[in-house]
Amino acid sequence: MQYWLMKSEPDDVSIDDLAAEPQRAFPWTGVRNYQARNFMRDAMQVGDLAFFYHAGCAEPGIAGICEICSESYPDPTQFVAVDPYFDPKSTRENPRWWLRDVRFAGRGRYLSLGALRACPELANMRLLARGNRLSITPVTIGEWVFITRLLALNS
DNA sequence: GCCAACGTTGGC
DNA sequence: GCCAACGTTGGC
Repeated sequence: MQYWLMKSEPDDVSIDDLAAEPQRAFPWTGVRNYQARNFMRDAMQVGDLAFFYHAGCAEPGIAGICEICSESYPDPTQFVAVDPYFDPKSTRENPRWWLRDVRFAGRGRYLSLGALRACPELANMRLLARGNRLSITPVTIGEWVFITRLLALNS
């Protein structure tokens, strides 16, 4: 069991979208970074939990929790010529980009980036590291427990 | 919209 | 394998 943090732009997919259809598996499309891809393709396991982070919005922060609910498979958007995530160098025989499905797993208080930065317990969190842009990052068990308490969730 | 930081590309 | 140029991320 491992823990993760996954960034999404809420204008694209938000925690509200997941919560509205809690049984639905949402494919995590659009990751075009090799490190993040490797986390999804190789490191994640079905049943892992992730903080669902809202990025690129007025108040970025942790909005809830989702569960990894599929094995990895090729991101279909890489093959679609009109898709913004189209990758002409990828082929169906040898896909570059892999993803997993996630589904809603809970939510609590909204924890803004500022609130997270204010916690000395999270000083070493990957999300908060200077210059971090990675859209998927591992979360330590200590960080997970601390933050879920802040969310006022049991998980 | 700005810009710092980072990742990728491609010439050499 | 180096590195300059370029593109992207994402907070502000």
